[in-house]
Amino acid sequence: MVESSNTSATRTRGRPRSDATNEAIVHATLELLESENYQDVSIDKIAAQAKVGKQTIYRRWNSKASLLLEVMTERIFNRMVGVVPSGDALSDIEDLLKRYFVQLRHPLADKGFRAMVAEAQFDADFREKFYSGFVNDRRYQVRELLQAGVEVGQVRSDLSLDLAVDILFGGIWFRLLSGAGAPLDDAFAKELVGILKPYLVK
Amino acid sequence: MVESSNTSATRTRGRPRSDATNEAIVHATLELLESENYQDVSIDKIAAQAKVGKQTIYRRWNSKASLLLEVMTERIFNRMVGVVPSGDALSDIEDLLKRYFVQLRHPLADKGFRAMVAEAQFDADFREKFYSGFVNDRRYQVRELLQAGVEVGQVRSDLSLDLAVDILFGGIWFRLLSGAGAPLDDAFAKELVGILKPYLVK
Amino acid sequence: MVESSNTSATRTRGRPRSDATNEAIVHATLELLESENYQDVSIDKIAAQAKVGKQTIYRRWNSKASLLLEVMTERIFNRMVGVVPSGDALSDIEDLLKRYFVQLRHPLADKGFRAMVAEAQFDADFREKFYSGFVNDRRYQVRELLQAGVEVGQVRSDLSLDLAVDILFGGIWFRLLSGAGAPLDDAFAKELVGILKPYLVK
Amino acid sequence: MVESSNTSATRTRGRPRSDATNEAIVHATLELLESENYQDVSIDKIAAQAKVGKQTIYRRWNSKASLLLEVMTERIFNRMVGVVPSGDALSDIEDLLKRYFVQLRHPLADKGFRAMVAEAQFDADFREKFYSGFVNDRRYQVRELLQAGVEVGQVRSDLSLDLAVDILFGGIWFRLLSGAGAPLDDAFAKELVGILKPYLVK
DNA sequence: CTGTAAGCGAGACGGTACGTCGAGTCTTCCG
DNA sequence: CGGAAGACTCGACGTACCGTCTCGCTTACAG
Repeated sequence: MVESSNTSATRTRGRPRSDATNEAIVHATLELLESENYQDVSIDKIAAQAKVGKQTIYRRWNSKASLLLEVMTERIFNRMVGVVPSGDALSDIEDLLKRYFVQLRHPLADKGFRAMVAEAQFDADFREKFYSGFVNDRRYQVRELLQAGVEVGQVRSDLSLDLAVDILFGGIWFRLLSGAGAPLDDAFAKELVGILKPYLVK
Repeated sequence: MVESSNTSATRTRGRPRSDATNEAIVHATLELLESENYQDVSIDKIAAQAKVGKQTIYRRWNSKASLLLEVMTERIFNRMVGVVPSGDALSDIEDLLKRYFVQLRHPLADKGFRAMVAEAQFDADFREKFYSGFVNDRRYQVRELLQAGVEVGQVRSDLSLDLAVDILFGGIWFRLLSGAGAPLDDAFAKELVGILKPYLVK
Repeated sequence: MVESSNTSATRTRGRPRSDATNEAIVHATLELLESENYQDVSIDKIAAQAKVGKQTIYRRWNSKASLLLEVMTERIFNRMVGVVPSGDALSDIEDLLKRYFVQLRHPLADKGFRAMVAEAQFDADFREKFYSGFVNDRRYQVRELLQAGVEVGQVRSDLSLDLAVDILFGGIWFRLLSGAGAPLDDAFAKELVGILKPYLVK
Repeated sequence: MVESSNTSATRTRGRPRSDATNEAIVHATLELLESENYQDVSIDKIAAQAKVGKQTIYRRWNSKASLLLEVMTERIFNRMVGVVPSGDALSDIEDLLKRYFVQLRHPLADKGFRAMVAEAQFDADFREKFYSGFVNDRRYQVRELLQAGVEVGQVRSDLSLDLAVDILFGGIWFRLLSGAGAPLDDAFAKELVGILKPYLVK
């Protein structure tokens, strides 16, 4: 489990965990991720780079994966982006995808994303956290937009919205993971929505 | 590169590599994969289990990942399944997906599949092999069916077939990787193909 | 340096150090020494056992070794034993050795003694304290008895008394350290003095 | 247990342990012992210095102590010294002690000796090996000389030879361990043997 | 039918990372 | 200021795995 100091507000006894130390670790991790592959970033290296004892890292995160997840969510995908529903659900979704893609074009984004997917395959705990948090947060956003579309009558109400969402994210993931370098650009967002459009709107 | 003994017909001098040894290694790998996570299956363990020297393994495969790929493709997804075009492309695709799903419900399939995806993130060589072989073989099959649909006038020719294929596989991957346990069953195959309805002429 | 609370009479400002705390630490140390080897007794464990902060220990002793030395000298070899000179120096020495041996048969004595010898090898500060205090106090007692023997004409005056003392303690140490379990009993005291007797008395 | 490659002549399977590697480890240990205290010589440092994997050290010795014992006995006290009995037991013993002292004045000897004594206090296995080997080998030599004296009628047969030996080694140990820097020189050898005068017949 | 190149089991090898532990110091809050 | 709690740095521990190397031995084709 991630036991980040900032989350556990109740512990009061003893010396509190230092936020500066947290920052040093996260920062060192980012620096190392820039210059090395994820698998080559070891806890030892992070500790050395951050001038921190290894124990200090293990006190906060129980694995490299947990640390990575926090680094990714807080630094690379640092804010949830969103769109205000305009009344045109499909257009909103296309906008949202475009915003996602901006983040995913961050130089560390795809390296980090792949690392998360890989870790998720190895570590059941991490998988749970990754999918129920990171992934679901984003799924939910899209689903809400679709739902709004249903409510204004733009989107058919007899469809599985979940499937539509899976399709969208599946398409993105496939591109991300295959490493083929196919770009996540505005055109792709348009295509994705385009292909779903006839399915959704009548 | 993998240089399996059976493929290299030109080497003649010296003692030939034993097929029985090959088999022992692959078999040991499968046995270990059943009882342990992929990351816990080490070459040392495989060698011990197969009563084989480590060198003997590295003579045949250049990494754990290569060995895995072969084990997966030859044992778990052991034959390419296919369908003969019936004239109804979407129905054919649905059939094909159902056949894929049969293989993917093999007890080692999803564990092995995840392992391959994870390895692909770490190892560029493996990624290349994995996507241009395993993945593309299957993509190609679906694409061909779609193309056949175009040729008989069932499927529209003004849309990107590649995108359609990505959508299908993306949906499947997403389900496989998320470990949510959402089943890859016939209903899902039907749903997926449903997405392609808009691709039909008229 | 050991700065036991009882010695520092001058510090007056702030909350005074608690004697009960001192006691708790020493007691916990003894308890742990009973059940574990010296090397397995860590300051962390002592602090936990005594329900005391580590700093509280380090405020009183500057190292594990210092704490050990005090525990040993104050609890195991808790009072200096002595004999009143009877006029027969050799008999007095034999008596003194017997009294030493009573202490050394304390269940923690040889474990503690070995620990001190070991620490003395590692830590120059401790070595100084150990030899100039614990060891020399006892050497001095024997030497005084010998000197008394010289003065009453029982012991030859042309001998190195230091050598005689070294021999006595050397014999004892050798037995203690070798862990052979050779007993430190009255018979051994008699033997030791017996072997020195012809050397000393004529 | 020490499982030095040179001793186990029977293992034939697999790649044999390299003598050069052994040598590199021992040499590195000696080098480090020169510049650092024993406690500061870690297996990590030895491995780094010897350009050897840690496992390679642990394959041969089960602890730092075992390695030390071998280094000490094979390099510092590298050959057992001895004397041929001349008929005068005490003179022979004095000669033998002088020879011991030559070895003990080796720059690493007392550092190494103390380290062995300290380790012996911590580790029962090591203690057993140390005393029944290193220590006893030397005790035995002295005892034999005394026994020879008994046989030629020079030494009294009604006294405990073991005690005499303990006395001699006790005196030496005490001087070695106390770190007082009292020299182990020829004069000391003469003094020690002087103690044994009462053992002479008549 | 014999030499020799390669395969083979076994296990040593240099490296690197792991996660834990201990020492001694520092920092909080509470009395 | 004392004290309990516990964070902090540093660095050692012993294990595991990777991919390579090196033994003695076996196998089967080539001359």
